[in-house]
Amino acid sequence: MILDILDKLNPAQREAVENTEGAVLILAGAGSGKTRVLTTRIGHLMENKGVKAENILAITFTNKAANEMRERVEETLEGTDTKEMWITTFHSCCVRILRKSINKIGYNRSFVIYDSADQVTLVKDCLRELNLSDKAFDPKVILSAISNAKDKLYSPKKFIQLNEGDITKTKIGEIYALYQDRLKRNSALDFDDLIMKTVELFKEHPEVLDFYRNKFRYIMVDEYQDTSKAQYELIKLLAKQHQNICVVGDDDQSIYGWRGADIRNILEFERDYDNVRIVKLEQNYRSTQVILDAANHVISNNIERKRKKLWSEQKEGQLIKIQLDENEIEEGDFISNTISYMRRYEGRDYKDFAVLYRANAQARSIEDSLNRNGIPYNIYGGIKFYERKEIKDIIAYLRVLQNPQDDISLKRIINVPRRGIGLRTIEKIEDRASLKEESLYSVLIDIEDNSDISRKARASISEFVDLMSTLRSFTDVYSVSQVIEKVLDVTGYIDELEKEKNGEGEDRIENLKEFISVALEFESSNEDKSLESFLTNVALSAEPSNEEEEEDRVSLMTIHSSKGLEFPVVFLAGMEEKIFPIARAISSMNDSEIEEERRLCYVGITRAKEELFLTLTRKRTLYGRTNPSIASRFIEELPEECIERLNKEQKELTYSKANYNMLDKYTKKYMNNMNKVQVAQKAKATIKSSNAESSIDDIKLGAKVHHPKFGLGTVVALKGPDVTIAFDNQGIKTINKEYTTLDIVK
DNA sequence: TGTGAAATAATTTTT
DNA sequence: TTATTTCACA
Repeated sequence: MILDILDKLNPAQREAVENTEGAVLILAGAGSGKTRVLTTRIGHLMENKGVKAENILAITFTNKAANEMRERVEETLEGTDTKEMWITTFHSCCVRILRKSINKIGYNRSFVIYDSADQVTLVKDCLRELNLSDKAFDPKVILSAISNAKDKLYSPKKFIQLNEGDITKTKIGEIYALYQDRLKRNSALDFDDLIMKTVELFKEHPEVLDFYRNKFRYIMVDEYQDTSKAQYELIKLLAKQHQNICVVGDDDQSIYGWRGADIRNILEFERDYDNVRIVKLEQNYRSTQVILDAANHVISNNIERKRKKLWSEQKEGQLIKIQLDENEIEEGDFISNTISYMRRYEGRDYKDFAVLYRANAQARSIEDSLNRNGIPYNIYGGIKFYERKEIKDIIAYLRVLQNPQDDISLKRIINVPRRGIGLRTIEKIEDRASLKEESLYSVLIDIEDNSDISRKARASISEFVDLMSTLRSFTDVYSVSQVIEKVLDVTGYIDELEKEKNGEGEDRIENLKEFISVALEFESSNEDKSLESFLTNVALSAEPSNEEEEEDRVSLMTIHSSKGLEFPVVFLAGMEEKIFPIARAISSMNDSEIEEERRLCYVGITRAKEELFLTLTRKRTLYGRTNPSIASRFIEELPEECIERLNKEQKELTYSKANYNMLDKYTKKYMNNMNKVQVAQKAKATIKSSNAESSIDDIKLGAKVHHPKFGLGTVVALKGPDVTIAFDNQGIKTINKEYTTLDIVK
């Protein structure tokens, strides 16, 4: 039956499927049937080429994509066993490898995985330890620097080396070093570590790499345009020998540059492997020709891309409609009314519609309108299930049970629910732990040695330790879901929530109940039912798998999260400069940011199968501020013959290409000056320059200054009214709201 | 230790 | 606008 399926493929698809040996790059345009190609390819490998399931590795980015692929492979192969096949995400693939061998590079095999909130806590701890204020060194900025470094496989040492002479970055490098050290001490890895440490393991232990090289004879990577340098390296290590590597992607749909995706991986694939065969999938099975023409035309404004042109055998289709409204409230009403009309008179269902926007904040006005008009909708994005406070608390309990070295989780729950272990006490425990280079938990166990902690606090701590060891004894006897129930019960967590009479407590209890059913579901569908396995599962998924989503509702989401989906009717809301493209991309000195916005626009347009509406407003209130709008440049980039303007006035808001360029220059200049002025004003409030020669403007990053008490130093950070100075002899200090006299040394 | 006012910052997001 | 975090004070 595989042959039947092969016959149904178009020539390009067939070429992609049948070229199983050597390196293949499949450039798969939006809606060109790439999942179908991948699944057929796997089927072809097994059925016609006699490749065994265990020799295949198929990597995707999301769990959803991985699950879908496995299902479709199973469908294609009609019952052939796919259990031994690794169809998985980068992260779970790495966890699986690391759980087996990470001890070889000095980590504990039962490591826990930290999410971004845990990372922030850990960075804050590191800053405290280094006596740096988190005002001068914004933990978020530090973390994104660390994450960037890890995506590029830079160790702390390498990072410091590369930034020699840059005093701020060197400092960040030191924080990075401590951060890595603390992760290790906590037996924890963050998401980026999962990839980086696997590469490290492969590089330092060739025997491990060899094992996987032999195992994974055929490698396929989906969404290749989203791979980071680290992921690229990982794949390259595995594929180097046999070179049976097939990557699928679309450079035009690369929209995750800001989180480490390196578009060069796909643009330069030919350089990395021998005799690369490139297959372009350009026939689109999703959208009408009008929509494809529009998408092609917009994306052709990008310079950095591989040429590709989508076409379709489908009919021309409806023109793209553009609607201008007075403000975002009327924009919402236009969308609501159009949906109601099309449902009433054109036989559409609610689920045929999607409203896409650039930023989540835009959803509110649309939601309000849908509510007013009684239109049912699902909104995607917002707080994730596993990010909820009560869920994180319970997970923290489970983590500590599984891995007592996890200080971050321990601190989270040591006083939750309140048991009289206050901040001061925790601080003392931490000091002692870092003095003895031990985990917090081991200090807790020997708490009686600690005479500087009050007897009352010590009693509470002993009680807590007893509680935890009781719970730990349960983990050997009970299943995960039962352990969770015990934790909720024994710690008094549920009691506490029940005391809260307001609705919030009830919601939380509901969520915890759902968490228990997640655990039950886990127990029934996994072979490894251990707590460790459950925690890994939870760490590697954002939402519990919810199968019940067939309701007839309109979908609301960001364009980012719409990638990979399709809808008969799509609204792209807020087609305005500074919204889409977003202000930061316009003011950025780097043109590539506008190109990424344009790719995002391309993704948005190509979600539509039949009809596409673009909406914009004359005035928009966002973040409490009302501003007059200018039509998005992406509207100007649409071919005139593809669009229908539902009102004429909007033309006035659309500029010519030259004018958009002028506007860009102006914006960039303005933003630049704004920053300067702000820094200067804020510095002025804090620091008086005693040197009449030097102006306030001189107090900027890298400026050499002299302080009457601390001597010579260099400005390493400016934030708000704080000026952080690295003194030559006194270490780093932040001068905060003091009226200090500083001399600027020229 | 807990509360409420005040300050502040606000793309995009999966793992 | 609003969600979050900080800070002063009881």
